[in-house]
Amino acid sequence: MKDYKEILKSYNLKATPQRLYLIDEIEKSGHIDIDNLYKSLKIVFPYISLATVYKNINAMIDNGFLTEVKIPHNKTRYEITKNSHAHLFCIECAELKDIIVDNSWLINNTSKNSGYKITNTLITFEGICQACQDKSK
Amino acid sequence: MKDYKEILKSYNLKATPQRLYLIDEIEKSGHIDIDNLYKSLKIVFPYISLATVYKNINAMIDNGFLTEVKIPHNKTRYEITKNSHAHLFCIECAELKDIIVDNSWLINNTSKNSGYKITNTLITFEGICQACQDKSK
DNA sequence: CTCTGTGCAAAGCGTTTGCAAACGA
DNA sequence: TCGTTTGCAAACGCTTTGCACAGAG
Repeated sequence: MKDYKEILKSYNLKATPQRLYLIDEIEKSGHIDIDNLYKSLKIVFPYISLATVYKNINAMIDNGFLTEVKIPHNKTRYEITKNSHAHLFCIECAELKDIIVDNSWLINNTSKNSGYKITNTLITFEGICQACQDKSK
Repeated sequence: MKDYKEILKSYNLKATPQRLYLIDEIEKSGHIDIDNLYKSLKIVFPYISLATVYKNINAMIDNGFLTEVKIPHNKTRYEITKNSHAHLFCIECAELKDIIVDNSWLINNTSKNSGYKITNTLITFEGICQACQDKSK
């Protein structure tokens, strides 16, 4: 487990063991939903409350350390805020992966055409992952 | 109000007045959330139930006539299913607009790099619309 | 020592379900 | 007439809140 104490301190959050493991779980999984996060934390903290998980997630979303990832017809997941990247979502196994795409052209073009001052771009590709394609052969 | 009876018939849904107005409202607004849809329908059908709105929305999502649009930190909205397009979301006034972008390059590139068979691409630009930029001057 | 965070229970919201009556085809 | 849809009420699931105690700094 990495040392996340400094990170928490920089966000003015106390470094409780629950929080350290919570961050570790999100980091390890890449993207995780509340239920799986709660389940993982229960192994280490049998008496942890779901409310605690929500409170911590929300505190870390509010200060920008975590990002909420909404997927159509699927559970919301959370990831550690990273530089701009797109998501690949498998509609069969629900796997969610990061992928780096060059969207600068897209952004320039869209700002020009719309007059919007664009601050963030969310791209999700839905499809069938390699493993699920192989399975159905 | 357009004639949506044929549309409903083609989806094996009965053309009730509630449904005809519901479709009309979504068409007029472009994108609408449940609460505003319910409010609009209440004007014409004072006794309409929120459950009816949900049931109809869900029936039309299931058969593909409507599409759910999820926006981070905001209410889910519904739109009539159209050809591939991106969304522009204003983080100040919450306006949601369609915009046509050419994403063929993006899709080709991503399929090649990931091995995914991509079936759908969701793009949302977050930013500040022209009107809100002007306001804060 | 102080203030924040935790766990528990209850409340709050948005959404879904079951059912009898009304309605569309 | 028959099967679908409506409106109502209750149930459901996810998320938030209030509070007393525990723990971090």
